[in-house]
Amino acid sequence: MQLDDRKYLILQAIIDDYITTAMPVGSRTISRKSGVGYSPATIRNEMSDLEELGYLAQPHTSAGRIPSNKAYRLYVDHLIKTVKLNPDERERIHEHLVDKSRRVEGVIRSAADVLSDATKYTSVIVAPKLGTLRIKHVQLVPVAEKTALMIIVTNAGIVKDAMIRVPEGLDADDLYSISRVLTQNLADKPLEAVRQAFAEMLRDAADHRRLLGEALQVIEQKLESEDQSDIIIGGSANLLGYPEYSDVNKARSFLAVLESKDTIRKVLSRNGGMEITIRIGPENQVPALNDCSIVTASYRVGDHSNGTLGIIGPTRMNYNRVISVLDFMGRALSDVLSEYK
Amino acid sequence: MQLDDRKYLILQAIIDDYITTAMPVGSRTISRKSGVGYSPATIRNEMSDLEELGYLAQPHTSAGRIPSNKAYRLYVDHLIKTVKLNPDERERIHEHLVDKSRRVEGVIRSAADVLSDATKYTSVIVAPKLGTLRIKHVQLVPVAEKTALMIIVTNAGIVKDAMIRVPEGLDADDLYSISRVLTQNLADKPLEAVRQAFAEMLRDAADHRRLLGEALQVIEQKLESEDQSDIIIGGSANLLGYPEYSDVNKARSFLAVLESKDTIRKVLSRNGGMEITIRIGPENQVPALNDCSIVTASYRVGDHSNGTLGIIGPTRMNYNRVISVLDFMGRALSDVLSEYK
DNA sequence: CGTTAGCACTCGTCAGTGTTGAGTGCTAAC
DNA sequence: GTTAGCACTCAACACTGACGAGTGCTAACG
Repeated sequence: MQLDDRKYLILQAIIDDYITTAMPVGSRTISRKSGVGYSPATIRNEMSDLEELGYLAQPHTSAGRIPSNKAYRLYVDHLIKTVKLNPDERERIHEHLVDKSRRVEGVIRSAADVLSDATKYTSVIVAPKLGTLRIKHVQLVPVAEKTALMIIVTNAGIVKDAMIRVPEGLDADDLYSISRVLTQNLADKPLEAVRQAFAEMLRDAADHRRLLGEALQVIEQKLESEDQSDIIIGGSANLLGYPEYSDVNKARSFLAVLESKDTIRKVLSRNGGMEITIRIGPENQVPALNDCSIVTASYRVGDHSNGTLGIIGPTRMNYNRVISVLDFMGRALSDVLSEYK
Repeated sequence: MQLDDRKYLILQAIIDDYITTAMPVGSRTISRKSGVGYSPATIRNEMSDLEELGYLAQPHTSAGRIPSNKAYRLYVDHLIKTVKLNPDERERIHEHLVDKSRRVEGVIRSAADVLSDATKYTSVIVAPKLGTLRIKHVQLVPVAEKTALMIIVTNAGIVKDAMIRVPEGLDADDLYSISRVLTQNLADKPLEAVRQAFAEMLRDAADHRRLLGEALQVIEQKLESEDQSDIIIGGSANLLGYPEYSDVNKARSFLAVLESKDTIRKVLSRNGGMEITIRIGPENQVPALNDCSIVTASYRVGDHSNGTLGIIGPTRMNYNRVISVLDFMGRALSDVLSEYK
């Protein structure tokens, strides 16, 4: 059996209705809808077909139908008609972003808030991976006897820092000049080149071998590892407003997932370029999120490095709106952050 | 009517029981308890008295009694017998803290996790207020044409940074030497002295008046304002495990409060020195948290500046354990963080 | 032959009802 | 002063029947 136009129409109507009401939708409801000119009986026949094809499911006899994950997949692939955000909203979003743009992390945080606010779902933003950034400046600052704080500034204005041990007897001025050398040698180098540059430096400046060794180790670790603070979550309480989470246990396990940044990172794993990626239900690999959908987009900082922004919500999600918002937000974020470049 | 020893004993037994079960406790339950050698009937008479005195309440006739806020207050003030954490646990906590002690914010974050893990409630930690810290180092780093990143390192190893505009025509070396001057002039100065020092600098170096002006403004703002990232929350999902939050709406409003850092800050407002502060139910001023108790302690960094750590849970909270954990944690945190000094 | 009206059937929801058991307050006896 | 006994209260629970939303099937209609 194939899907003809009428089946598409009816399926779409069912999904649209279910997205807003979260209640199984019956034939009469669809029949009454404008744009569908058939009687409930006809609709019922079609619904029966759609169920056989795996697009609909019935929670129990004598209940209406609800869309299956397969239906959502079809919906986002073919049936969706992307709407543009209205100008007011665009304006508002942009304002919120630029407003606090003193600092990259601040921007990202408020972006998460705006996202979850605009969609009423939970938003997640992953900061650009350090490895894809370039070093702009390295600075050692003495904080204690044999301890210094190493500060790494990248081309996106993102700052990373770590404590390192330094040999005894180095005063602030020494660290100052070492920083200078480090910066000169590492500036604008991508990750691959850092190790190379260090090798050269080690040859030239044998007297600070231990310090440099530790510094290299810390830089590499920082560049590669992604640490917790790189993930920002907004509106985690939002999902509790939806009936699918009125069961406290479901809600709790959902929130527990949000607290484990590792899982979140896994879920948001790369999606190329500017496009929108949609994972419906079990399509994302985390069992605890199997009745969630995850929509992600990406944003750019500078030319290469990019981060991910996404929305997590029930499979019954307003895909239309979420896609619009994410798309717009991705661009806006890229704009704002690339100013620093 | 006065509280005699037997009333104390019974009240304590009731609270102990209610804390663990969350169910109204009846006379028979108490009577069976070891240490209480009276029949249910006697207990009933005493309970009746305690109710009249406002220490107990009955959800409805023919239900057991539950402790009132007044009872909890009495409990924490007089009846509590602080227990020491067992050595294993102390050891474990310390390990977790020291383990990741490369960076102040990392320590604080893992402290929050340990806290909520050890208590099964929600934990909140406020980083030391910047105003109480001393500046250790100031560094300007060029990031774009007319933009620089100003990095402020404090004596606790806490790093703050902000974008500032710089006059055209300043290259990295210029910023370098300005940073040097800034550091020399501001190092080890507390907040009050910063403005004064700036005034002097402005007199000496008239040519960079605008840059210095902006820098001062940013520093002052950073020192005074407390920004969102200063508050770390752990185990926000923990509370959902308790029956008092099995109502999704309650849970949601609780989580909403956690997301508004301003409210949290208000709730955790200062409590002098090392002591433990307990606010039961309406004693904290936030209506949304009126059926929560909040227990806070503080930790020190260096000599003056201190931060707050706290636990938020249902009024029916295991005060004994929470107090022990907070007390130990406050000390441990002070130890770990003061190493940087 | 596609569409629709009619009808019997299913099943979740809701209100009403009786039973059970935990717990109380009171009284009288120890 | 303490306790046993008893009548009373009331939430929780299971059961019931009425109701209604919704379905599938069949027969009639254009």
